[in-house]
Amino acid sequence: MTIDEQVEYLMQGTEYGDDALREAMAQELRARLIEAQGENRPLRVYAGFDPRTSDLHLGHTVPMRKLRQFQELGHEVTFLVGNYTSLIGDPSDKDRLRPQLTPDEVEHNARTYAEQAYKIMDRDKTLIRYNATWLSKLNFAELIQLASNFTLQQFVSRENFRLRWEKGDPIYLHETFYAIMQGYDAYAMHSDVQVGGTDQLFNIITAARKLMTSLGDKPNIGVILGILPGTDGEIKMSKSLGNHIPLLSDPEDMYGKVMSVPDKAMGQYFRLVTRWTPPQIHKIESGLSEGRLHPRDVKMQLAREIVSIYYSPAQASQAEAEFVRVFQQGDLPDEMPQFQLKDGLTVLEVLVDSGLVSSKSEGRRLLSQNAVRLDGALLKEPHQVFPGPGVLQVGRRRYLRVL
RNA sequence: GGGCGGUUACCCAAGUGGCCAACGGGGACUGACUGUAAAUCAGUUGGCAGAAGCCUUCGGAGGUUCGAAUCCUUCACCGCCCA
Repeated sequence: MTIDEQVEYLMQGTEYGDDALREAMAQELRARLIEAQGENRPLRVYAGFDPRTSDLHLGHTVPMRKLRQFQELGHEVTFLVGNYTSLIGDPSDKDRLRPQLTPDEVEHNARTYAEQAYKIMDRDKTLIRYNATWLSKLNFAELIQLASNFTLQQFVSRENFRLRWEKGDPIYLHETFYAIMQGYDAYAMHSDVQVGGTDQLFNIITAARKLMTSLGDKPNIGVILGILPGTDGEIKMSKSLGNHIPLLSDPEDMYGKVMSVPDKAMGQYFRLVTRWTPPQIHKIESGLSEGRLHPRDVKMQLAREIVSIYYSPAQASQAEAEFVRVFQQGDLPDEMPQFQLKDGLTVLEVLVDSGLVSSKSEGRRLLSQNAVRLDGALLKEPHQVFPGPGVLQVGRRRYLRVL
């Protein structure tokens, strides 16, 4: 790739909320790439990961994907575990205070986190570092020195702090240290590029650049990635919102979840969680806008791509075949939970005992809403003795094989 | 440290002695439609019960009352103002 193509590739999916800033970062990246090439060295690139959970979903992979792209272009990539910062809890993407983690939790999460990251990143080319290495050595005087680079106004004017300020919610003093620590990370590693989400904009662009400059380093370039919406297509993907696609979903489930993402969010998915390059994406999008491509088919291609990344192309094709059969042709899924029928159980009891519904009341409701079928035939009576073995379906997605 | 206010179901939020399992909105679920998309329409959304009805719930504990989410005491957490 030419330098310009590289810049386009690396800037794919970025979002600065400000064209001038985006342009400035692209220019700097370009200049830094040329400079590094001249010095015959790779760029030092990193992203910090907050090991607060070990149950990753697609949204977590967005910065990893970007790091992967840097690796492809031969740069030096560091997966920085924020084991020290996790003790604080980053306030960036929350409108409320986050709980602090114990060192043990952090350690455990970090390990499983990195392991899952290798589904995307190149294991052999990834450095793993822990920011406690240098942060734990800072003393109070040094911290004050670092802190003197910032004003309270800078923090208070940040959106997430401002919202809390205006709502009258508490903003703890220690939360402001997060940005400083992150800035110090960038300095400690002398990084050329730092990758992160838009929620990291302040930490990366303001805090890190300022700190690095004041400590005599060249400021890092921020590659700020857009937010991956969840399956609702509206809000950031997050487990607590229930709109996430877990990395540990099985292929069929993962495929189906991607298919349920609204059309309008597809573009973000192309750019943030596929291996596709700018020209490929451009081709798809022009096809869509000119009506040459059906959104459904494009989304199927997307789902296949995503499942291929975490499993294999063969498993992705299988998941797709299953999807077509079950949802487009109305057939039964291959695999479904089984339930051993016992004599005398009523319809309601089977629903509850098998775990298909969570309470008898819910079961009654569903029965009265015409949501329960056995081998396609509607069941309506809760206390009717269960007719016999067959495939029990509740709603559109819940299936059970009754034996 | 002082004064005032808040804590309601998954979330936001009404309710200030009986008509409250608790208004409304969001979300979720179901049905129709469909491309497991969007939009739209209708319904459901504590548990048990065929029904009448019963049970548990409104930050925790205790109390007043025939009767409390609503009143009192106390504890916890939070916010605002003053210092």
